[in-house]
Amino acid sequence: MPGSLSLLKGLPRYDVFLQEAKCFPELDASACYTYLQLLRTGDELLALDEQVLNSYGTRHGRFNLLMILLKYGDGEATPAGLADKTGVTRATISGLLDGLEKDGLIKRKPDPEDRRLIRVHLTSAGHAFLDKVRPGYSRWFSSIVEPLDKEERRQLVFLLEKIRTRLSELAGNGESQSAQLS
Amino acid sequence: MPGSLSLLKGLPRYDVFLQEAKCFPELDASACYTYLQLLRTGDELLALDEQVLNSYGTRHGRFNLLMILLKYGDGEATPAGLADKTGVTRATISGLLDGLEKDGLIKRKPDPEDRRLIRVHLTSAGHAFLDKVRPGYSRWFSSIVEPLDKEERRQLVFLLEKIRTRLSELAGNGESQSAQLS
DNA sequence: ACCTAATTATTAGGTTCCTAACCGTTGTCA
DNA sequence: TGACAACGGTTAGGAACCTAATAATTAGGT
Repeated sequence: MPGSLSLLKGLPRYDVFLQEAKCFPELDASACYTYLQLLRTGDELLALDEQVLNSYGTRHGRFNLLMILLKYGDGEATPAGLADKTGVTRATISGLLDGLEKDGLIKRKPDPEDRRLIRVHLTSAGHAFLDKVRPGYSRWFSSIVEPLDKEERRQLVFLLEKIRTRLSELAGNGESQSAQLS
Repeated sequence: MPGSLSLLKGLPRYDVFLQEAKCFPELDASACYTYLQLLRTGDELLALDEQVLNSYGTRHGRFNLLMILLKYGDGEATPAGLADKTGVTRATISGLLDGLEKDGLIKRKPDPEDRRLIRVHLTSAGHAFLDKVRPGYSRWFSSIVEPLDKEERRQLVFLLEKIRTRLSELAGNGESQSAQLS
């Protein structure tokens, strides 16, 4: 029932930043341009992906959660485990599970052995929902990379892998180094 | 005063999806893998970028807004114009301006000629804030693309441009085509 | 001139995320 | 055994986004 969609008006978002490259004379313009292109592509892709999911009446968070539940054996999943896998906090998982349970896609059951634990089950409605969404979702994302040939895809994955490696190097000490300014 | 930061725990978010490639036998696994790599890189980059901004006590939305205000001549910016440039709704701009004004970084003044309009000004505190943040922010994003040499950056920009072109082709009719499932 | 339509900014209400604080349960170790 | 830390899930409150509705102002058409 969330219904249709916004028309994705918001894409000139980074144009200003791209012009801005020359405002950072202290560094290589190609670095600035590349970074901004990366950020912008990521942002647009995420936005459109979210929109596709919206057209199926779901969202990123919920869809991720359902997909991850699919990988678990039935009744193995706990909220804390889901938080780890999805990368959101346990509090967020609580909220997502509330929504999913209200819609009948999942069910919470207490663990018989450890009374702190909750076991999360995908209902048959949940399975049916995923079966309904996945074909279209597959088609959507294959259409995104369709303009790239096999070699280009290989290159892109390689380059992104390099960036991601860098990202994870910086993840741990991100604040300590960025806090030193000027 | 929002203070330090979260420690960016949440990056294994897409591992499950990547394993999932073989669950979509109906399509090319390289398409699936490339798409997921793209989504994941974008997501991680956005998350880390947000975290860097957090370490300066600001956020994506607010920082973008301030940077865009910097490009405007003083007193040319209106909320509606800012909404266009940033890609968020006017309602969101209202909220962001509320926060920024409360912190003394911008100021709203009525337009003398058209009483519907509000003119948004960067205060001297706003300028000072940007001057404080920009050097570190530049250093941050140049460190991200640093592992790529000049030719690799050129390639990456080229490939991302292809993706973005595709994205904008699909943006208009996203829902009509994705709504047909199976 | 006047009624209507378009435009501006804002508010109201909803969603998804966060952090922080809470409470109950389990494990540990004197 | 009994205090107490650690852990699991939830709740409360806040931020950034959205859509839809609102109030005030300007522009257009006859």
